[in-house]
Amino acid sequence: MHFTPLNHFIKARRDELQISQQTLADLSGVGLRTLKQFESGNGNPTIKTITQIAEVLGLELCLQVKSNPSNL
Amino acid sequence: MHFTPLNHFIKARRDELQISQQTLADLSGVGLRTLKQFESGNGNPTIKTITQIAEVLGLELCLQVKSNPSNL
DNA sequence: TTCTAAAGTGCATTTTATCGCTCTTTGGGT
DNA sequence: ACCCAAAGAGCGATAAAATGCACTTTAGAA
Repeated sequence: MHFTPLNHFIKARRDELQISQQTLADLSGVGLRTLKQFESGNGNPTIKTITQIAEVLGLELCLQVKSNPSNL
Repeated sequence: MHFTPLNHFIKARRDELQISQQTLADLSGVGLRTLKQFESGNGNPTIKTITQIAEVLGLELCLQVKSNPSNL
């Protein structure tokens, strides 16, 4: 189920803030294993899990009207 | 676990498009029960589930740098 | 090269999401 | 009031996510 661009966004942000997976796991309350799986592209996390992670990184999960793919 | 504004967004969009939960469930491949739970605020769906639902509604799940809550 | 921290992965267990079925509730319409 | 369609919710079974532990791999520094 690794069709998610979300994990890249999360990883990029984490790198940007120079936080290790371990630290992010601790701060977010999400298990290290879960975070590793998500970032590495494996897994299908729940909203809660992603929200917890995003929170620490100053990010938020949202829905947008899909921009037409053929125009980008 | 109903701290998600996402369900309101989904429901609003569905109402907008005048699609019933049943139809949305059918089109998205997500179980009716799951959709009901999500929209009613109960539940903690996976990314996959939300993505499937969003897809049908022409929506996409994304991450954003959190806008400062105190300014809004 | 060696050492070390960070990242990725297999395995087993616990927890929980998904799902269908059934029933109740709610809201329009006639 | 009576219908009927849509939505919400309880129950129970199955599938899958979350988690910890231990091991491997990778990357950077000394």
